[in-house]
Amino acid sequence: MDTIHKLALETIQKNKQALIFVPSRASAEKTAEEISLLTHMNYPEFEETVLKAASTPTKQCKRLSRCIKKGVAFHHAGLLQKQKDLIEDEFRSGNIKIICCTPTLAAGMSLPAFRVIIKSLKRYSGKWGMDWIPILEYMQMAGRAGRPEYEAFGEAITIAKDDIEKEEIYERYVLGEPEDIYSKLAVEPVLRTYVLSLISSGIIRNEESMKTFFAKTFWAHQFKDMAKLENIMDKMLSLLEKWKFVSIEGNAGDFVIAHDMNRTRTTRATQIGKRVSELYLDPLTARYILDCMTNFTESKNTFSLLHMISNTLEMRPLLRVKVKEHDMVQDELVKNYELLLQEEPSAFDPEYNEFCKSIKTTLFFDAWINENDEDYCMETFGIRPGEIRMKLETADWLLYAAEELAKIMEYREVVKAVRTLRVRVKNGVKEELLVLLKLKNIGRVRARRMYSNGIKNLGDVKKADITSLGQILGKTIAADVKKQVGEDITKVPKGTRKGQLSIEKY
DNA sequence: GGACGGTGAAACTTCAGGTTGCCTC
DNA sequence: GAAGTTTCACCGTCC
Repeated sequence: MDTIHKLALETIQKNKQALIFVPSRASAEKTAEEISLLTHMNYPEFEETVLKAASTPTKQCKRLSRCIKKGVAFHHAGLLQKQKDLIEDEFRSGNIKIICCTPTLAAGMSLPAFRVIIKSLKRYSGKWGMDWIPILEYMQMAGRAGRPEYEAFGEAITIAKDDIEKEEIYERYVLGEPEDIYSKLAVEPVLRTYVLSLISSGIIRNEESMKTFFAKTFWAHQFKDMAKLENIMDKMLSLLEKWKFVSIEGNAGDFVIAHDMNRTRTTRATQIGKRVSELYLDPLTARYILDCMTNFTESKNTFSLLHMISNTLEMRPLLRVKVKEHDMVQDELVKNYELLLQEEPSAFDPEYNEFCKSIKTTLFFDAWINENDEDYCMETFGIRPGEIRMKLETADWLLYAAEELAKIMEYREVVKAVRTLRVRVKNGVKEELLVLLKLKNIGRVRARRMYSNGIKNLGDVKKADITSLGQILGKTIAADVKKQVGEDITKVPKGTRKGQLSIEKY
C-alpha cells in the first residue's frame, strides 16, 4: 500500500476528510479508485445523479459512480458540472470522505478539509519537462486544510520521494515567499480587446487619452518603461485601424493640444468595431471570422463554419491529436480541404500543429451535430464530458458572434447558415430534426425517437394519434406536445394500448 | 498439439485549469 | 521526467 493510501485510510478512521492533490487527471482517477477499493463505506444513493449527468453514462461516469459509492471521489475539469456539484456538496455534508483532485479545487471554491495531501509539487510543463509548481499554488492547496467551523487546526502533508527532495520542498515551499503577481493586461489579445472597448465606449478619444489611461494601470506601474509601452499601444491602434474596427480622423479631437497634432487625432470605433467590442471578441478573431465569411460560398457547408470557429484563439486549448490519430486527421484534412475558409499553413509553419488540432476539433463538432453522444465523443476523440460542454459553449458564443457580424455585413447566406448551425450545435442534432426541436420539452433524444417513428414535422405531430405518441414520448409530454400544435387534449384515453411501437435508438 | 488466459515487464503515450455574449419560455 | 496505459512475450492450463 502506498503512503497516500495509508494517509487516506487513516483520515477516514479518524472520521475526518481529506483532499488529495495529484498532478494529472489520470492519476486523480486511479488514486481515487484504488482508495475506494480499500474502504468499507457504502453510499448507493448517489449513483443515479452521477450516471444520469450525461445522456448516456460514459466510462468516466461509471468509474466515478463506483468510487462515490465507497465515499471517495475524483474531481477534475473533465467532469460534468452536475457531478462536480454533487461531489462538493457531499464532501461538505460529510458523505464523501476523500477527494482526489487536480488543481481545480485549489482556488476559488471554499472546500476545506481536515487534511490536505499533496502527492507531488512537480508538474509537467511543456518544454522543460517536470517543473516545480508556483509557491502561490502550493499555498492555495495547503490553505484548504482546516475547517474553521469545526477544526482548531488542519494538516497539509506533502509527499517527498527522498531526503534531498524533502529538504528542497521545505526550503522552497514551506519557507518560501509567494511569487509576485503580474498584470495580465500585457498579453496582446487582452490589450487589443481593451483598447477597442475603451475607444468604443468613448473613454478613450485619442492617442493622448489612451496613453494617459494606460499609464494609470497596474500593468504600466509594473512595466515602468513608458516609451516601450506607448510603442505597443501604437501598434495595437494601427492594427485596429487596419482591421477597420477603428477610424482615426485627421482633425483634432475634443482635447486639442496644439503642439502635437498626431496625438490628438480623434479615434472612433466603426460600426463593426463597436459590435466586436460588445461581443467581447478578440479583434484578431473578429477580423479572422469576417475574412472567413467572405469566402463562404455555395460549395461550403457546416464543416467550413465549424472549422472557422475551431481555428480561433478562443477555442483553445484544442483537442490534441494523438500519435495514432495523426494519419486519420491528415486524411480528413485532405478530404475536406475544399471546404476550408482559410488557407492551410505550410507543414513547416510553427502553427501547423495547432492547425491539425483545429481539424480534429472540427471533427468532434461534426460528430456532435450528427447526433453522436458524449460516450462516443469520449471514445473517439478522447474529449471528456466536462470539456464537451465547455467546447459547445464556446462554439455557441462564437457562432452567435459570427451571426451578429454577418448581419452587419449583410452576408445573408452566412447568417442563415450560421443560425441553423448554432441550433444544431446547441442540441447536437442533424438538420432534419430542427423542426421538431421547436416544440417545448423536445430535445435531441425525443426528437430522434419521433423522427424514427415517422413523425418528422409538426404536421405529422398533428396527424399522430395520441396513444402512439404517448408510447414514444410518455403520456404527459405527448399531451403537452399535442397542445403545442393546437390540439388541446386534456384527457388521455385509457386502455387503448395495442402493443409496443418500435422505438429505435438513434 | 493448439487455443486460450493470466501475468509481468518493456515500450509507448501523455501530462492542470476556465473567462468572456445574449436571449428567453 | 514520471506515471499511466498498452503491447507483447512467456508460461501454464485445459480441451
